[in-house]
Order: sequence, then C-alpha cells, then structure tokens
Amino acid sequence: MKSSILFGKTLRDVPSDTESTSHKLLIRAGFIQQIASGIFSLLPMGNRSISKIRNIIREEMDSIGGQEVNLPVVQPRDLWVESGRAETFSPPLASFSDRRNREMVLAPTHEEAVTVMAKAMVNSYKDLPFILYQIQTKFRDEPRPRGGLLRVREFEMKDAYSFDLDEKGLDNSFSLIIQGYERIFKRCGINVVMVQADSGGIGGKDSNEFVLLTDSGEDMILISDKGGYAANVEKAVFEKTINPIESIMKIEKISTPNITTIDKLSKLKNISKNKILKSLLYTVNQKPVLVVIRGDYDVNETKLRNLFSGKEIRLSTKKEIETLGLNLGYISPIGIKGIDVILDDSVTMGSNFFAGANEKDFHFRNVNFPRDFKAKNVNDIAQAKQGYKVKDGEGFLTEKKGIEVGHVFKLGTTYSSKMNAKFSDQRSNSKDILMGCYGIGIGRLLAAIVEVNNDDKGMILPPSVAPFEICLVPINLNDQDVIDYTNELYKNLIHKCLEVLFDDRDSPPGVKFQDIDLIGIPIRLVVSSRNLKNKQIELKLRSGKDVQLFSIKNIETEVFNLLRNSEYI
RNA sequence: CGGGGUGUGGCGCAGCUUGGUAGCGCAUUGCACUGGGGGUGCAAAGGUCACAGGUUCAAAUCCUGUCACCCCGACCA
Repeated sequence: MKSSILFGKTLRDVPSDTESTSHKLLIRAGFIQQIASGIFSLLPMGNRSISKIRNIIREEMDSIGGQEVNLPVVQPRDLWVESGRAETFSPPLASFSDRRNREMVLAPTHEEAVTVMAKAMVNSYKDLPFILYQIQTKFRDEPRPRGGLLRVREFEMKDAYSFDLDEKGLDNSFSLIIQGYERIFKRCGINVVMVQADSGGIGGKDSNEFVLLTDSGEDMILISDKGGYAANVEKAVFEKTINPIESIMKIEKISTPNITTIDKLSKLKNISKNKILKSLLYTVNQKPVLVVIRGDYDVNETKLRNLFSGKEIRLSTKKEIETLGLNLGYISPIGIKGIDVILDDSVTMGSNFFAGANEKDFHFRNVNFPRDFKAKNVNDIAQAKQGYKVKDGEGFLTEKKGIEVGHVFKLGTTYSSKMNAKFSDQRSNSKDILMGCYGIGIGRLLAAIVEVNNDDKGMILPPSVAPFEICLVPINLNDQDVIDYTNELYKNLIHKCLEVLFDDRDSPPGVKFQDIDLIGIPIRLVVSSRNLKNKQIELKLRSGKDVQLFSIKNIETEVFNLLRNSEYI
C-alpha cells in the first residue's frame, strides 16, 4: 500500500472528548471514527488490524476443531421468550417491529440462535461433540459506553459454542478452548491471566475470565502472591480470620449516643472492628432483608445477589429504614421481626460481639450467634481484598486491575433444556445437550493491546496486529536513485508476502517518522541518498531505540527472517 | 438512572463575565524554497457559533427548553 492513496490521516491534536490512552491513539492514528456513543466505524488502517486479529482467532478456533457459522443479527423476539431471556437480559434487548408487526430484536449474543441450529442437526449421541463459532457484530444497548473501543454498544465478537453429551465432554471442550485462547492472546503479543469469575444469575458450573493486567482496566482481580489462585473481585474467596476463643458472656445493653458507625464504636470502646457486627438492610423484590457481617469485612453484593438467584438487590434507603421503625446506625439482628436475616460466616468466627440494639443511642455487647438471634442462612458473602489470606492455598491476595478480553462459560443444559435441544444416548434415553459458550471481544482486544503497548509517540504494535509490518520511507524524493531503489524494494518485499506501507508522500522526513511511530508499525526501513551511495539501508524497530545499517543485498532476507522466522519482535 | 462537564471552520482552542463587523494554532489549497524527527515564506479558501423558542434596535454572548457527546457513580448474561 502506498501512503499517497491510503484513505485516512493522522491527527496531531486529540479530540477533546477522549480519555483513555487507546481511544486517543486509535483516533489520532486514523484507525476508528465514532459515529454515536459507543458506535464506531473502522477506517482502512483500523480495519486491517481488526482483520488480522480476527484471522488469528479464526486460525486458532479452526485448529481446535471449531467450525465457523454465521448467525442472524436480527432475530424474532419469540426465540428469546423461549429461552426466558426476553425480559431478563440486561441491558434490555434493542428491539423493533418489522413490517408484519412481528417483534424483532438485535442480538446481543447468540446462544438462542446457535441452540436452534444445533437442535435441528443433532439427533443422536453420534452427532456429538462439536464446536461452532461465529465472528460477528452484536449489539448491546449499554447504559454507559466508555473508553473508545473498550466498552461499546455495537461490537464484533467471536463467540464459540460447544456441544457435548456429558460433563466430561464439556470439560474437555472447555479446556480445548482455553488452550486456543492462550495461543490467541500470545499471538496478539499480550500476557493475559485466567481468573475464576462469577457465573452470574444464569447458573452453570465454571466460568473464567481472561484478563489483561493494566492499571487502566476497570476489572478488579485478586491474585495469590504465591501464584495458583486468581479470581475477579465478584468471585474471589479468602480465608477469614477467627477471633480468639473466649468464654460466652452475658449480653448487656450499653449507651452509645451518636455512635452510628463501626469506626466510631471501635474507637469509643477501643476494640478492633472484628469484635463488632455490621448490620445492613437491603431491599430485594421490594422486601427488606437484613444482612449481617463481621465489622472487619464488607459485603460482596454479587455473592449476596446469587443467594437470591440473581435478582436485583440494593441497600435500602434511609426512608425505607425509618418506615420499618429501625434506626440507621443501630440496626441489629437482635429482636428483629418479620425480616429475613442473612449471615456472613464470619459472624460464626468469634464471640461476644458488639452489635446494634435496634434502639437509637444503644448497642449490645457480648452478642453471640445463635444464642441471641436467628438467621435464615449462613454463607460467604464477604468481599475479598488485598492482603487477605488465600483460602485452601498458599500466600496472600494481591489486588490488580485489568481489562476483560475473553470469557469462557460452562452453560450446561441451561439453554438446551429450555429450548428442547436433546439427543438420544446409547440406550435411547433422551438427554439435554451440554453446552458451553466462549467469547472474545475483537475491538476490545485491539484497544487492550494498545492500552499496554504504547509510549509518548504512539502505539507499539506487534507485527501480528499492526496494520502493516513494515514502513518503507524514501527520504529525498528528488533523488532518482532513491526513488528507483525504494520502488524495487517495495515490489520485492511484497513478493515475499510481507505487509508493506510505502510512504511515497512528498513530506519532510519528520512528518513520516511521527506517523509511523503513531501508527506503531514494527519495522521502519529508511532509504536515503547518503546511505544508498554506500549500498546501505537503515532499519529501526518501533519497539527499540537504535537504528541499524544493513547492506541492500541482505535487507530483504533480514526483514523476512525478523518477521517470519521469529515468534515476534 | 444519579452527579459533574462540554458543544464556536476537519482537529485543538479563545471570545461569553460587561450584547454591537467571529478570531487564533494545526490541518487544507496554490506557488517557491527545504529535505534525517510534525520545516520556512508568501497568498488563499473554509463557520446558520448544537437545536428550538424568548428578551432586545441588535444575541456566539442574556433567559427558557431540548438534543448530543464525555467523565465519575449505578449497571455490565
């Protein structure tokens, strides 16, 4: 490709409504154009990168036996009613009526459509297993798109779906996909960690996220400093501390005027927070629920929500608390009536606690469970944090931020049972197909790669992802020898199937160099009058600092080896 | 959905407080020079000041409403 005919141009100034590094750079480099909030067009340069990522994914999915399919973006709403997701999908489905007045939706994901496909083709256990995948545009009407391609509404996604006859088969498909993912991310030049993730209201056995660690990410994950354990914050568990054993004391009411927080009570009585019970009133389905946890821990609302099958939960408002006759700051499970009490198991790891008295300006001391109050159930609903001990393992948790670039999910029979996707086993028993789904956001992956591969000049892309592998820069267009040689080299490199951008613009060298650095092309070859006289050419790597001189006899082989015979630069 | 912010040539901004001929940098066009890090000079083109009402002799500027976009939070099968 010659720069003179390449559509799109780089920007010196960043549009003011961009914040994240990748957003700024992708705009400045002329990769993307925003057309509405969370909706982007790709220019030729961006499209080249995206295509390359797409091809890497395609190759790796094919290599584990995946078969590519194409599924409709516009789907009848009925399909979603059948799976039960018509009303529950969040964000709500984008929908419209067609000219026959039939309700249609824009697919945010394709489990329904692929299940329909599988259902029609699978009769027997002999038809299983298989993996289908698609690389297509999806639409989710996100409440808040952000960060350029990091979180968008319309996006291209690779979604793979596995179909197996039993758990063992599902486990096998699951691990095949994981191996594929590891190769995909490696080829994209990023280090990604796999972490345990919450499987959400939909149920299912296992779920893992693939996270690129970077401070600019919005995902919080916890990793053992000794390795081994890694989970996102919604899922992470930890070893809770156990308070020293004491003999059970008699409960006493104490006066605590204006002491409405754990902090204040802890200071007033000179006790550590793990001696206090924290009581929080939540509203679930318009009903109050009292949640009690030890004062040194916080509630993990995802874990709590899972106790209510994924229903919406929220802290009750001050008004709701007052309506129930409770006093903010003095709420307590003791003597509470008609409200379910949910305990974090930390409450059972200690004795003689301080707790509210459900009466303004009073607390109890020497509160003990279950002597002094009852609970509907006891679970782990605590939020893991930096420094907590790893559960059933070595080391302590460290907090890291990252970008979720992939997600794998064992669906089990969630969809097959609802949508009647069955097969006959060896004994002619009808059984539900076991499914898994496995996504990678393509645009987000590009943005994530840029987030971690850049400097003050621009992007530093690996050859596997860069729109071009080589940029060829003739420096003095008045020198016919320079022009002739560059043209020849350009042809030769293209014959070797290398991706070359020939910067044939009549611009000062500085302009060309700045553009190459911004776009992040891995190899820069400069042809100048002065070096050409000595039959030499200059090579510089975007990722490095130094320029190297090569004989023009060797340069083609040199570049070819650099790009094709090494894993990446 | 709650909070905050911004809308002025393609991009970045000033002008708005105190109403009176719409301005700057970059990019663009032409010519000349230059040729190893966004080069220099001269000339030129390009704007319903987000939209709709209102106040006024007069509105980018004041008032009311709407829309769009960004950021923080909520949310994220």
